[in-house]
Amino acid sequence: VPKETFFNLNEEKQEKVIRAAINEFLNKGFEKGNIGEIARNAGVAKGSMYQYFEDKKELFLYTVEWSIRLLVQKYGKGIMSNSNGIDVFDFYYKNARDMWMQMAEEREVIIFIQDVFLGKYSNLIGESMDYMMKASEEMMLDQIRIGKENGSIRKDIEDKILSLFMTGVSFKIKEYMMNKARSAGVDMIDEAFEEVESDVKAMIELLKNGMGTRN
Amino acid sequence: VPKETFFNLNEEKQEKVIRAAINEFLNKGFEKGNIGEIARNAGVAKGSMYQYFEDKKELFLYTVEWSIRLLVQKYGKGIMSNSNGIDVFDFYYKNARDMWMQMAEEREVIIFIQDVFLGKYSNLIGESMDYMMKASEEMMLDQIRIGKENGSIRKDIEDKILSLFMTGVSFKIKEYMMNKARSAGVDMIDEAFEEVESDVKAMIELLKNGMGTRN
Amino acid sequence: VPKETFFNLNEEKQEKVIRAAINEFLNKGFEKGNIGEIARNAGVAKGSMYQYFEDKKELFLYTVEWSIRLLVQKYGKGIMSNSNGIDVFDFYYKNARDMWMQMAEEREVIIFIQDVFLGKYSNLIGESMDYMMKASEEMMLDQIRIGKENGSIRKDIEDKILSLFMTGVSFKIKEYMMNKARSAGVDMIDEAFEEVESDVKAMIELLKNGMGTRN
Amino acid sequence: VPKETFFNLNEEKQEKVIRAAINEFLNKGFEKGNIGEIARNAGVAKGSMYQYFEDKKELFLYTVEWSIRLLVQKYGKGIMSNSNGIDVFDFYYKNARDMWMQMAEEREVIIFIQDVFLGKYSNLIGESMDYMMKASEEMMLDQIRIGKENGSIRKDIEDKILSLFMTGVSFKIKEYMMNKARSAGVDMIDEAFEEVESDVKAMIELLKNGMGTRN
DNA sequence: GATGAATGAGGCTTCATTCAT
DNA sequence: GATGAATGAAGCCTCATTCAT
Repeated sequence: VPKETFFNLNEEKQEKVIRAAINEFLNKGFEKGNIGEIARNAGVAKGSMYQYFEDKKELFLYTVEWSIRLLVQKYGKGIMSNSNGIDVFDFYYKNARDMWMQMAEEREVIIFIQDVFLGKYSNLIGESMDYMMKASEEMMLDQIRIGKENGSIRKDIEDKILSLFMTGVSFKIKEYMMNKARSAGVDMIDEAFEEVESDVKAMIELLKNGMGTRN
Repeated sequence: VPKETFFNLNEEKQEKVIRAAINEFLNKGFEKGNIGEIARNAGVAKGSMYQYFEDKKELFLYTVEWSIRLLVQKYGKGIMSNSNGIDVFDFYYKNARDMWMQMAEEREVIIFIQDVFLGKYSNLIGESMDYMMKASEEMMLDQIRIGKENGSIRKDIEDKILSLFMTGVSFKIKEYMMNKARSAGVDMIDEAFEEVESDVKAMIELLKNGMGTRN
Repeated sequence: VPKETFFNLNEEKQEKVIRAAINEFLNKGFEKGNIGEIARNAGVAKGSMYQYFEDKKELFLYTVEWSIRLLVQKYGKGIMSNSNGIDVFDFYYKNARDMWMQMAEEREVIIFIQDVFLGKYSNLIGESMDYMMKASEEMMLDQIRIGKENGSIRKDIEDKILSLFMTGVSFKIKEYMMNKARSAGVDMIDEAFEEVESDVKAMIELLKNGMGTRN
Repeated sequence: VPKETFFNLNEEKQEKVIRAAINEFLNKGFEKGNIGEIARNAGVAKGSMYQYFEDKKELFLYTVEWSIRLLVQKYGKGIMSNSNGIDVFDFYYKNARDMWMQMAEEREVIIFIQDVFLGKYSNLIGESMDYMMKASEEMMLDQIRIGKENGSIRKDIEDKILSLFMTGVSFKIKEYMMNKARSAGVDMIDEAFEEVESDVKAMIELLKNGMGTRN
C-alpha cells in the first residue's frame, strides 16, 4: 500500500503518477521500467516517488490495483446489472460493445491489465494476485449460475469446467478486440466497432452452440 | 542466430547450454536472468557465451526457437498423423493425453514456451515471433479445414473465427493441465492423467457442442 | 551553536531533542544517524530540527556539548570538593563509586561521551574538541598538583607525564566499569558495585604503587 | 573473506588496493569512505572491487585483518623474542623504540588500526573483532606471567587486573608516540625518537613503580 | 576457441536540506 | 515558528559485455 503522503495528493496528481507508471511499465516492463522516468513524466521529483511508495515494487503493485479498480468502476457497472434474468450471452455481447468503447479512452490501462492477467508479471504479483483472480473467477461463476437458472446454460457440466471454458473464449475475444484496437490506433471511433461486431457475435454463437455440427 | 562456434559444440553441450538458459529465464525472467549463472550451470565459461551468441537477447531468442523446435518434434508428430479422416475432436483429445505425458519429461520447456506464447516476453520477441504464431495458427486452420471436410465442424462460420475460438479454449485446456502438472510436481506419473481426463473430455464436449442448452 | 529558536523551547523539550539525538548517534553513528528519526523520537517535526540547528553537524556538536555539561554538572561536583587535602587516590576511588551510581541514570550519555573521547567522531569534532580535552587535562593536572603538594604523588616526574599515565589508567578503569555496566544492563542496582569494587581498588593500588616488585 | 579473484592478483596490486582502502577509511570513515575513490586510487575499476570483495563491509573487514597481520609481522617479531628471561619493562621499552621506527613507514596502517582498537568502527567489527582482542590480551597475559616468574612483576594482584592496567598505560604510551609522530609529519627521522625517549622511559618507570610516593 | 577477470554504465534508494503552507 | 512534503545529489551494487591470456 502506498504511504499516506500519496493519498494526500489531489486525485489529479495521483492519477498522473499512476498513469505515468502504467505507461512506463507497459512499454518497458518492470525491470526496465525506470522510476526516474516515471517521476519525470508525472512531473514530480524522483525522491518524491519514495515519499509515496516504499519501493518500485510497491508502486507497481499499486498501479495494478488502481488499474483494476478503474476498470471495474467502468466495466463492472454493466456486470452488476445482470443479476436479472436476461440471457447470459446477450449480456456478454453487450458487454463486449461496452468494452470496445472503453478501449478508446483506457487503452493503456486495459492493455496493461491484460498483461497482468496474462501472467506477464507473475513473479511480482504471485499470491497477492490470487484474490483478484478469485474475484474474477467468482464473477464468472455467478454468470454461470444465473445462466443455469434461467435455462440459457446446460446443466450437465460442472460449473468449474464451464467457467474455464468461458474464460478461455472470452479471453480470446478480448484479445481479438484488443488487437483490432491496437491496429486501429488511438483514435478508435465509435463506428469502428461495426467491423468487430459480427466477429464477436460469431464467437458468442460458438460459445453458446459450439463448433461441432448439429446432427 | 547463434554463431558458428555454438554449432561446433557437440549436441549434448549445446543442449546443456540451452536448457540452462531455459531454466534461468523461466525462473528469473529475461532482465533478471543472469548470463553468468547460465554459463555456470551449463559448465562453460561466461566469456564463451559471447563466443556462441552475439548477446543476451540472441541467446534468449535462440532458446525460444530451440524450445519450439523440440516441442514440435515431439508434439508435432501427432499432428501430422491427423491428415487422415478421424474426428478433429477425438484427435484433440488424444493429443491432450500425449501432451500430459510429455509434460513429465519436458515440463520446463513447455512452461517456458507457454510463457512465451502468453506474451511474457513480447517486447523481446515482437515481430520475430510472428512467423511462429503464423505457423501455429496455420496448423490450427488446417485442423479446422480438415474438420469441415470430414463434417465434424460446422461450415457456417469463418475459419478465422473458429480458429480463434478453438485456440482460446485449447489454450485454457493446456493451462489447466499445466497447473495440474505444476501442482503434481516433477514426478507426474502415467496414471495421474486419469484425474484430468474427465475434465478435459468435458471441455472438448463444450468445444464441440457449446455451453448453451439444446432446444 | 543552536539557533535562538532552540533555546526558546522549554527545557524539557530541549532535553527531549538532545536525548533523542544521543540515542540515535550512539546507536547508528553520525553518518547513519537519521535526523528524521531523531525528530520523530523527540516529538517534533523534521523541519523544526532545521529551525533549531543549522545542520546535522551542529546538532551533533551541540549534543556533545550538552552531554559534557550534563556530566560535569553531576560528576564535576565531586571533583570540585577535592580542593582540600585528602589523598588523591582515595578521592579517585570515591569518584569511581559515584560514577558507577551515575551510570544507572545516565548510561547513554556516558557511553556516548566515552565514544566521543575515544575519538570515534574525531573527524567531526576535530579542533573544536581540543578545548574540552584541554579542560579535562587541566582537571587532571590539578589533581596531580594537589597530590604533589600533599605528598601523595612523587615529585620526580613531570606533571605532563603523570597526567598521561593517570589518564591511561583511569580511562581503563572507566572502560572496565562501563563494560560491567553494559553487561549489567539497565537495571544496575546499588549493590552491583560491590562486584567491581575490589577490582577498582586493585587498579588504584597499581596506579599508586606500580606493578613492579618492591625491593 | 575476499574472493578468490583478489588473491589471484599479484601481491603488489593487492597491497595497492588495501592501502588505498586504508587511506580512504582513515580519512573519511566507513560510511563516507567511497568505493569508487578507493578503486581509482588503486588503479582498478570500480566494478573490480566487487569482483574482489562481496561488498564494502567485507573490504573494510579485510583491510583491518590485513593491517593487523602486517603489523604483527613487523611488530610481533619483537614480542615473540621475549620468551627468555629479560625484564618485562626493559622489553617494553625496547619495543617502544621499534614501534617508533616502524611508524615512519607504516604511519597510516598504525593509525588506522589504532582507530579500530579504539572502537571507532565497533559497529562494523563487533564480535568478529573479539578474537583479535583476545589474541592481543593473551599476549599481554603472557608478558605478565613471564614477569611474575622472573620476579619483575608483583604477585599479589590478579593477572587480569595487571593486564588491564598495563594495557591502559601502554595504550597511552602508544597514543602519545602517535601524536608526536603525527605532528612530526611523514618524515619522522631516526633521531626524532630521542625527544620521545625520556618521556617513554618515565612512563615505564611509572608502570613499574607507580606514581605514589615511597615511604 | 576457451577462459574468467576487468570494465563501467545504469538504477534504486537514502536522506540532508529546502520550501510552501 | 511549526510542519511535513518536495527535492535531488550521491553511492552502493549488478551485470552485460569486452579484453587479455
